[in-house]
Amino acid sequence: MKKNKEVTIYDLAKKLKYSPSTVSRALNNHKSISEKATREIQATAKKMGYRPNSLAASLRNNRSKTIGIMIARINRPFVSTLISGIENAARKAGHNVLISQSNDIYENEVNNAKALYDSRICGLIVSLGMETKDTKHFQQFADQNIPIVFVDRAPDDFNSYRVIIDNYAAGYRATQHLIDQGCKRIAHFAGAQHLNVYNLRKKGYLDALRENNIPVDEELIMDLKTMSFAEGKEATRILLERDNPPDGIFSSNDTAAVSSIITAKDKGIKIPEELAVIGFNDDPISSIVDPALSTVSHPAMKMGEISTQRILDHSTRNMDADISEITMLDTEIIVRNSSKRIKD
Amino acid sequence: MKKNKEVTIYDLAKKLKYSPSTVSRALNNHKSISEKATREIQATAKKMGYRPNSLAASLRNNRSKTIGIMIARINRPFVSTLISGIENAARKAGHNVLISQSNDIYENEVNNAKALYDSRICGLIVSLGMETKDTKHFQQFADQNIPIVFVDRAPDDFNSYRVIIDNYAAGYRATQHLIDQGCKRIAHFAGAQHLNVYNLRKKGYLDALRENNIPVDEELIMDLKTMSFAEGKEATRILLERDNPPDGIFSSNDTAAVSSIITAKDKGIKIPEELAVIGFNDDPISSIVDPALSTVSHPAMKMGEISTQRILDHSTRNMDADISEITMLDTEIIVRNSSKRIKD
DNA sequence: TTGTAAGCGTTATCAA
DNA sequence: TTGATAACGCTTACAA
Repeated sequence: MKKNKEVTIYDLAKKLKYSPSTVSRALNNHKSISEKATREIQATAKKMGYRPNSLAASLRNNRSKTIGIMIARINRPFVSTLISGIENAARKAGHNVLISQSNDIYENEVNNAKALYDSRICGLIVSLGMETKDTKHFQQFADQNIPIVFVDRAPDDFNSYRVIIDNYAAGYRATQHLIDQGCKRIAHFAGAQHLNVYNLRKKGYLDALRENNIPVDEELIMDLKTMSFAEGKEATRILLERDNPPDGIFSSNDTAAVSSIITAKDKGIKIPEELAVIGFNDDPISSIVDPALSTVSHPAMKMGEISTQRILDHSTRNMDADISEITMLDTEIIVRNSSKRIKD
Repeated sequence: MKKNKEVTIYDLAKKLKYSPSTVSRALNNHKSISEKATREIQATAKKMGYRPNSLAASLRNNRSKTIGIMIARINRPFVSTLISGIENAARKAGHNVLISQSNDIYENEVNNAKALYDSRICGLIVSLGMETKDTKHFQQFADQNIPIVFVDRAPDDFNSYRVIIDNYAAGYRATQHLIDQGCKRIAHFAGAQHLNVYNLRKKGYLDALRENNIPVDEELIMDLKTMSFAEGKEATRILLERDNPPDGIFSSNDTAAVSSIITAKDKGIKIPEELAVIGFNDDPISSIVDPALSTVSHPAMKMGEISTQRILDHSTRNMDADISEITMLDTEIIVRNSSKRIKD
């Protein structure tokens, strides 16, 4: 088991007859070091295969260049795009990214928070799991002035950065869109109501109905626990078997929306003529289903980039971690054939 | 900017009148420490809010508990599921996961390798980018006996662990399936041929044709650089405008396959009667497109878990890093309506 | 501009 | 069973 001993700044110092501090400074392009020494040291470092040990630097500086991510599941289109945005921005700034997923289990979320804390991350980006109802496990970061950015699924009882979309407005506009297409009985697939994202979309839906003088029919509001394909199918089945079925569905995610399109088509219902459907997220499946699903697009990549930026800025500006700063991004209603009754 | 000073083992030691070494051992459940001391120390640690600093431990041990991942893009269904599998297995073993993406740019891949090396990861899991044609940037890990696992897109000129599928067999069987459905002129969407995954699928395709005495028509082999939706569309258009169009397509990924279904349907071609299509990966879109796409399923989650296991085992068994060990996983042909001519 | 020395929080070795 | 001490590789006052 060969293993070449690693080159350290001490090795460089000995070789070049400089002190370790000079070597360290030269490697970090410190201005006090002569150009000649800097060149010489950097050249030798390269030649000898020196590689900085960021563990050591982080320990010494009491500050790592590592951003931690906590999400429920990595393999969801929105989430993986979000992570992609975070990673791109972090990498560009010379930071690393540690990921952790809870698989929607609260206990995992708590343990992951511990593990990331122990890794002395310099900032945390979180999108809450379905099960998360309290936030005490995030306090440890705030206590050490480690900035926390809640993205998308954010709590509102915790001071921190928030990068979110206007879920209320999006829900309102999605519903209004269906109304504009002539829908009179609009059903809603509502997600877990303790999560703001779902709760606000529902509020937007309700207000849009009210302001258009459409009576709210509680029977049309389907509470889906996980918004899965199977749940969407079941909800659609129930709705369509009613005496007075809906003529439109606003689903809080695309998975359930696509499921409803497929289920309804199967039962011979015409989309969008008899049932207009709009989803949420603009997942890849939404442009593949036939007819293509209208949806609300989430700027996932951008949300990731902005979240990273909040963390980087926080460190630079030396802010206090119990700041509360909300960044609200625009969503866009994407109209496709699943809801286009009025052709242009 | 309040910031509670963090509690260290020295603080615990002072408080309890033990030495730091005893505290350290107690926290690690070292057997030489009395039960009483261990209990007492762990209780006080909890009470005082002690949190281990894994940077310090890693530095001291010259060995971190962090697995690095290098992939091209996170937001692809196969990749994000792979990462999910890696993360689950790593977390269970008390390891962290650092991610890096190259966005299919070779230079980024090289820089990411450097960054992960500098973080002193204990193992590396890699799926190569489209542009990667050499592997010298991985040598630094082997030199330090840091195990490398190539997953899916693996080079064959580098000794390491490999967790792959039998692309040749999968290509062969996918093609055979189309032949079994009565296809006589089968086109192939081939990806970048310097990558084994695509190269072997094509070989399987060619051999299946030959062994069924079907002449290979070079005109039916479409070289797609990135296997994107747009490329799939264009390739389909070209094929269908030929005097002698294909009656089947084996696409090396689902994106291009789905694209071909949509494009062909648009031109009034009946799927699967006039054109049977099979893809590769079993991405979510493949079960949503109408007719649903037959495909070859990749055990992505499992590949991630196994890759992590290779790294963990390597450390435990104290192996030499220039080992060459291949794990080949089974794929499954999933027959859906896009190729089902013979109904059961 | 460069060097000395201390220290970041652990853990392993050796000794008691 | 416990303690003293050095070391992991780096950075930064402070001194020269």
